[in-house]
Amino acid sequence: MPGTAASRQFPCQTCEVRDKVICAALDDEELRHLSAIATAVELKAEGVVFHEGDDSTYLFNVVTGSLRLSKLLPDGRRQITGFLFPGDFLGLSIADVYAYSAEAMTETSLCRFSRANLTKMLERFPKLEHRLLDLASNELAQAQDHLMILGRKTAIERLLTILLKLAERVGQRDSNGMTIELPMSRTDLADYLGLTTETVSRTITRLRNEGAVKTPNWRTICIPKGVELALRTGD
Amino acid sequence: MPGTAASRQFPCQTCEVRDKVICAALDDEELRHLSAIATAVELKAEGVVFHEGDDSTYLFNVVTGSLRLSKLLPDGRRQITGFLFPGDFLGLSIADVYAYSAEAMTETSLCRFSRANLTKMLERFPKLEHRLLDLASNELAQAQDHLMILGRKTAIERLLTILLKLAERVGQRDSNGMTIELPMSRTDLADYLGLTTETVSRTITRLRNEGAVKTPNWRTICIPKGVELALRTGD
DNA sequence: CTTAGTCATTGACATTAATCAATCCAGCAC
DNA sequence: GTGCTGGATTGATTAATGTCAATGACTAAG
Repeated sequence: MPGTAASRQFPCQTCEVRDKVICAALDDEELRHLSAIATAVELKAEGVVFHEGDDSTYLFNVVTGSLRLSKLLPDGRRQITGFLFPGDFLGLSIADVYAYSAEAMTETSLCRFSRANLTKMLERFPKLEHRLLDLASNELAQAQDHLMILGRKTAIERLLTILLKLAERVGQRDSNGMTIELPMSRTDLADYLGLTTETVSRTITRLRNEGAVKTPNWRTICIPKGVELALRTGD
Repeated sequence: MPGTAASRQFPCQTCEVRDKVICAALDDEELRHLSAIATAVELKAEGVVFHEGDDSTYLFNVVTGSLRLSKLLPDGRRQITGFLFPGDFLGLSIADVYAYSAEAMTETSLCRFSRANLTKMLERFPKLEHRLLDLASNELAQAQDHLMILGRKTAIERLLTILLKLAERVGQRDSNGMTIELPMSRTDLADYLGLTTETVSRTITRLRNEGAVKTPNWRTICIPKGVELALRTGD
């Protein structure tokens, strides 16, 4: 019965990522408490969430859009440690400063919690802490795959690996195969893959020439059906 | 009063890593319960704890010794994702199979828990889950540093980075500086650093010629006091 | 419509690290 | 001690990727 106190909707109930991130661990009643400490944050493309070394005051759910996480060496060399999409969690860290920077690649909306408030919620709802541990384990497994990419794969293998991964996260499947709208620049790809933009560009050209991908424009990459299958089963 | 039930010692109380790993989160009384589900495991050098892809039935504390964690590509290329030492935790994973192999580099003793039993303990002692989350966050931060090594550092920077890190974990400080007894082979170092054994060897030779390290024998590396300081402040 | 700016692509060349092939050396069996 | 064995080291060469420079393509402003 809409309008009664018991059934009144609160923002989280209708959130796109209600059943993802940390919210998935809670029922509607519990979520109401989480909702009370959450703040919506909107970012334009290239907007900064936080910088490496900032006090880690907040944690975030990614609701819409896309982010890149990166670390810098003193001389400016950059390593992107991850790309984030709706349903990802941002800010897991025991340290009191962020170990990396987080920037929006496209228009992005986040759900923000103060560390202090979230810590209280964790004490109240152990399920929430359990969920965070799951998320952390996942991130760890992803990081290990990323280590394999950077340490032991060739340029072409690196590209194919991330294309397949992006296909899973942001790919649109149709009868011809998979279409990926890249939210990131060639430089971002390069800094994720441990390559230069030139090598990324040349490698994409090579994949196109070999018929492994089509590139209607530079943000869009299509992987034909047959190719995708061949790649997933290991060439 | 030794001998009374209340004061009788149980193994964990006198454990070398009592105040590390997950045990640090518990008081003596709670630790007694954890003790009840723990099994000691001894491994010789090169002994296998588990293989990538095995059912992830157990989790471990490292009590003494040293381990390497590694992943393989189908063609045999190997990436070592981490080295473990006393006080480290092994097996964090949400998946039902291990994402990497774990092997002893030296004689090693572990403290083993079945996942099922440990899960029960987590429900009983939320502190324990909190501790696991801290450990996972730490691992994540380490993995991100490792990504920077592999993606953006030169061979010589990679070597120096890991030498300093090993110095922190297994280094002996004396008046001349830091001495590191390497538990791993050149091949292990190479597979951690994303290089070949030849490049590792040549790079160590180069460091020796430049006076940055001394190598009394191939397992031992000394970093003179002045050099260590210079390195930590960033060359 | 033109122009400026940004990013992607391509080309020529340099460099780093990998590969392939000998030694070298310490530890161990005999 | 002598010879064997398995890393480690060194050398010569190659291949992959980086660097530097030019060109091309799209977008947005005027």
